[in-house]
Parts: sequence; structure tokens; C-alpha cells
Amino acid sequence: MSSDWEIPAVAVAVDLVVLTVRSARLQVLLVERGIEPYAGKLALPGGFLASEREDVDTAAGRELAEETGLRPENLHLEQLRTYGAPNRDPRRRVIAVAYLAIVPDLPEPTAGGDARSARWVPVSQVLTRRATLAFDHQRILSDGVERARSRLEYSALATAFCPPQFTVADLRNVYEIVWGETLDPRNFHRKVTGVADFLVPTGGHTTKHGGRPAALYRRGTADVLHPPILRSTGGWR
Amino acid sequence: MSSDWEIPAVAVAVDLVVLTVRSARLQVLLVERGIEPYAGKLALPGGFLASEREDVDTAAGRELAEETGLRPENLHLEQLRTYGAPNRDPRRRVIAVAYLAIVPDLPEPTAGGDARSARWVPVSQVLTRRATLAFDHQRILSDGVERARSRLEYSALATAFCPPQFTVADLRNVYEIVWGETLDPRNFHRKVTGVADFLVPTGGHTTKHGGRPAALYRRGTADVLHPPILRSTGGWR
DNA sequence: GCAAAAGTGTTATTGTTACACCCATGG
DNA sequence: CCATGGGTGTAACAATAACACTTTTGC
Repeated sequence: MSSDWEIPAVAVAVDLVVLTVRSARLQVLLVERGIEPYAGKLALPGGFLASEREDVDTAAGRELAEETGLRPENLHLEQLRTYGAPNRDPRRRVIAVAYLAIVPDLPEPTAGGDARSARWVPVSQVLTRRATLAFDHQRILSDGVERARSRLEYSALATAFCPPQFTVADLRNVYEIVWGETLDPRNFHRKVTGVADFLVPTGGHTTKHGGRPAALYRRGTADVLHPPILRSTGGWR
Repeated sequence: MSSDWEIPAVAVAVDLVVLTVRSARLQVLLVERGIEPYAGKLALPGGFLASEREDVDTAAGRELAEETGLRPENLHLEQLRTYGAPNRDPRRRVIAVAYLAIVPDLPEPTAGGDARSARWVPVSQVLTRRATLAFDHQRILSDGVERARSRLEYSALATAFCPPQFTVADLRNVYEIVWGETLDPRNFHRKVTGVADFLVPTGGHTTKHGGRPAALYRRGTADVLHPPILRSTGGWR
């Protein structure tokens, strides 16, 4: 570190892995790039810091609002990882701070005032390379999905996929789709209702469906699940 | 995003939370700052990218080598989180990509060719505010310690605290000190030797001590622990 | 032999899994 | 009254925790 050494200045991008469960599939919000590099390719939504003084976490929240039109509601946003390889972007040195967002099934795919070409794409199509992404976004998405899968076990993250009021079956559906495995409805019911402060009964019940009405719940205050909801395959067991 | 908008350029720092177990305590490697801001204060070791083209992960490995003189050996290095508040550094806009490193008890505290004023400080002294750190390093350390604690449960991280050859008691010692709770030696022994590919017997045995010689092990190939080693307090249970 | 630490066996308890069974509604 | 999902009971099984007990060394 000599005294005449210039500290390198780099651009900071914020990229979002926004996941939801839609049409019985785990889907990710992607945009079609309009400009080079990778023009026409699908990419994670994101952008550069809006100003020299914008907080990075704040920038992530701003981008999410721009893309989805959502804000406080049922919304989970956490930092995922930072990607700092020197050649990620062919134009200039850019490091990307990636965030993982979980949202409920939105009424309109590309709502919000921005009207960019954002759309939901099944995660399986990307991970199996039937669709490929710009930059290192494939890797970022893959990291984000794995993070979401493991968070379902130990945290109350699954409720972020659900609307404000939901049934135990709705919640089980999230687990089954994100993990890609079926769970016993009886045991699942007992487990999740047994975790303290995970689910709060609202008193309401569903009325439609073919069978017995299901009790409605809203998310509780617990963020860590005491007896975790473990997946059989995957991590271990 | 108007076309005449200038993308903000920021400096990228790499900060290290280097942990070890020394003198029966969890300790962190800290440096005494020689220049403003926070001159004379303790801080996490770290620095800016060495060049416009240096990979961020590479920079973390380089800083670790500079500070400890270590390189490949028993060494764990993983990205922790990125800290991007606009006022972290009063001089200019700096975002810090923090890394967590775990090293075995080193023969010499401030070895290596750098000869900076690096030294080991018990983590408890910092977390209880008997010693305070520069910038937001207190928060970063706290996040790093929590990450290390939770990684002990599900990953083979604990072996990174140990020398190349170690006993089950050495390993248990790591868990007890990092978690701050005592564990039953008998059950611990059975558990860790029962996890597939966690520990590999070398055939050697200790010779000193007061009691029966202990078998020596080296780290196995497992990085995820199938039946996890759970702590009683803390997370849950 | 005695102290000290390593390591094994055994049992009570707890958590999980599998599945039989009852409940409440719409048609 | 039957199909359909919601929800409870229960027994077999697996993991864990507590602790008695045996092993192997140094002195």
C-alpha cells in the first residue's frame, strides 16, 4: 500500500432474485434486456445505485418496488451474496450485491408503474438451461433458490409466499413446490400448528372447495422455527 | 435511469473476521489503526482492492495471507455479508465485503512478513464493549460470530479451528468454547464419530495427558453434517 | 493401585412417520 | 349420502440425553 496508490473505484449493482409460487410452480421475476451487452437476453431485475449516497439495502428495496409495485405487505427481502469477479460485466468493473425477495402470488405479473418487460418464468426452465440468463445471473439464481429452500426448514420464510390470510394447505403447497417433494398433510398440519408463534388463527374459514372448510391463519411473530420442518431429501436425512 | 445519469463509483473494501480458539477462548484477529479516521482504534484487518481487476474473493484470500502468513493448510474462508451504508466511512463512499475466516491456533500471534500490529483479542471483550472497534466493525464481528456458531451445527467448520491432527476432545473443546456451553463427552464422541466422512482416523494416538491416549483424526471429506451437532440453547430446543 | 481421560452400553425420553379414523361441507 | 379435503389419535420407529461402566495410560 504505497502512498501514491489510487484506490480502485467500481460500480455497484443491486440484483434481485424475486421468487413466488405461481401456477403450482416456483417462478422467478426476470426482465428482458433492451441494451447491450446481452440485449434480448433474460436477466435478473436490478440496477446501479441511484446516487453516491444511496444505501445498498435501500437500493434493493427501491428496485423491488419499481419492479413489482409492492412495498411493505407480505414481503421478505434479505441480502444473498456479493459477486465480485472482474469480468462479470464486459463494459466496466461492476460488483453485484444480490438480494433474495419472496413475494406472494401477485394479481398482475407486470404491474407497477414501471411497465418494463418483467415477467415470471418457472425456475426449472432456467436451472435446466432451457432458458439462459445474462451475466452470472444463472449462478445467482441458483444460489438464491438454494437459500430459499434451506430457509424453509428453519425460518418462517414460507409465509412470505402466502397472502395475508392462508390455510395450512396453502402453506404446505409452498413447501411441496419449493422443495419438489410431497408431504403428509396430517403430519404437516400438526407440525406447523405446533410451532409456537408460527401461525395465528384468524377465526375465519374457507368456504369454497370440495371438502371441509379450512381454518385461516396469518403469519405469527416467530421467525425461527423451533422444531424445524425438515425436508427428507436434499440436505440430509 | 436517464441517459445522462452518471453511474456512481465507490471504493470496495474487504474486511476479515478471522476467528480462532486460543487460551480456551474464542479470539478474533484485530489491527490497531495507524491513520485517521479512528487512528489508534482496533479494527478488523482488511483493505481495498489491490487493482481495478482484482477479484473480490481473491482480495480476501490475499488479505488473509498478508495478515496471518497462512495460505492453503487448515483454512476456511467464506463470504459473510456486504455492508453498504453510505456513512460507514467518513472519508468517502466505501462498501465493505466482509469475509469469515477460521484458522487453527497459530504458533505466533503476529507472524508473517507484514509485521503490522495485528493481535488476537478475545471476542467477549469486544462484544461486551470492553473494547470497541472502528467503523461498523462491531456489527460485522457480531454477524461473523453468529455465522460461525450456527455453522458448527450443520457443517464441518469446527475442524478448521483444529490442527491437521486432532482428537475428539480437541474438537469438543472447539464446540464448547465457541458455543459457550458444556457438552457430554460420551455422547459427543459417539455423535461426531458417527457422522459419515466427518472424521478420518489416522491410526495415531496421543501420548501425553493424564489418562488413556486418544485416537487422532484428520478432517474428512464431509462438509455438511448429516445428523447435525445441535446446541441446546441459542437457536432452539 | 489410583487418578484421569477415552470410549462403550443401556435405558428413559422425545421426536418422527405412517396411517386409521373422524369432521364438516357442497353437491 | 357420498365425495372431498380438513383435522385428530395412535402405535412403531428413530434420534437424543443421561449416566453407569469399562479401557488404557502416567505416576
